[in-house]
Amino acid sequence: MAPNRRKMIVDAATKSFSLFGYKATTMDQVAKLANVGKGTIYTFFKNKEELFEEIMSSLVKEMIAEAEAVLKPELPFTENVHRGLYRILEFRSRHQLMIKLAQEEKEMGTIAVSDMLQHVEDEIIAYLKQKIEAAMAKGAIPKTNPEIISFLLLKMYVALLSDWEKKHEPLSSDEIAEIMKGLLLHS
Amino acid sequence: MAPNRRKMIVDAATKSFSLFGYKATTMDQVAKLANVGKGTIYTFFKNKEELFEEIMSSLVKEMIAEAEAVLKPELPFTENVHRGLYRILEFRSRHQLMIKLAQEEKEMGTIAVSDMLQHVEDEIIAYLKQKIEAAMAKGAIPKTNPEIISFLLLKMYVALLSDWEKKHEPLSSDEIAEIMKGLLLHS
DNA sequence: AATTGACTATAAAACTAATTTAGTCAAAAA
DNA sequence: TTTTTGACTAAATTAGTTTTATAGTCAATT
Repeated sequence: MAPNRRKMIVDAATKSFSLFGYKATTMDQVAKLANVGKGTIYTFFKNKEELFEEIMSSLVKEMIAEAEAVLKPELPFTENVHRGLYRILEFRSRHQLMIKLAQEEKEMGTIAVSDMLQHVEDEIIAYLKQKIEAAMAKGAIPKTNPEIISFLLLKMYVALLSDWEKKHEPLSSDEIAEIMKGLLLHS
Repeated sequence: MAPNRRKMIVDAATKSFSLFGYKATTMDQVAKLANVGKGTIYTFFKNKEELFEEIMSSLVKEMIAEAEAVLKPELPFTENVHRGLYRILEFRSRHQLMIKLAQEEKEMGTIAVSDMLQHVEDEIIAYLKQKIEAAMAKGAIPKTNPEIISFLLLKMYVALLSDWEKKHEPLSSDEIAEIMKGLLLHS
């Protein structure tokens, strides 16, 4: 077995970030976990932040793949929006690394973490926007500013899935679908 | 002129909270500004937090009065929702005390301030909810869970008025009205 | 040519001393 | 009497200092 050093490093860092957060993960720690000299890390990544970026970039890809997996072309567009967004936010709320980072942002306000979470959100909006533009081109939904609509849809889902839970009983996927349908269908 | 000590205290505290925030306002400072011995403050208010509560309670009343002032019974319900919420959030974003408290929450994370801002939000939602229940009773809008709808409407307006500005050009009242109308009228 | 870990400059944490502050209460004023 | 006051205290916060930990480097090693 030829040890793939790069992969060892990424796996070790992912595990450590998930367990201890970004700030509390040291490069010495990562090197030890990866069975690698610390200097080796710096032959693959310019610095700690770049290693973090690579890991989070994979995570976004994974998230989007999960969303894609639940889409069904034969369903109405709004139903697919619900399925995709629900899946993404559920992923976010169950994934150990995302949980830890959200906690770190709230409790310690680590700048690198805030920036990264903002970036993840931007990527989700960009993904949604692209889907919305396609639907508009097809005439499936009326033409309006797709960036604003994506932004607003994500905020609505975050409100119903995450924020609502802070003071009330959680809402099920069906309840959320029902609320969205009710809202979108009339004034 | 018989000096109304209670009012002097409340005015002084309001001014100091607006200028320096909750944490950085000392009771000695308030006493001095109000031309009153420190002990006098404690004959009217049990402690600093209760003084804060009285001031914020007035502010919420003022906010709701501003919203009421722009409502017109002859307009459709959704138009009035827009007018009221826009007014409340605009008030919030222009009022010195609210600006200072939002800044203090973000930068220092003062617990008493976080709790108070949450409370203000809850009061806005309660106000909206009552309007929505009335509209539902009249048959102006379909019957669904008024608490969730209020919560979601406020989140949507905050997203469009405050959050959007963080990365894009601000949206005008008319643009927001247009977006909401577009969203609410179809899928 | 690839890998390493001792090394360094810097940042964070721990500790301590000094200061500040919310709230009290005995005395003064009304 | 009743109301007002500010010196006082215990607790918390801040400022200053020392110690420790860490990101990133690089000469030596494999």
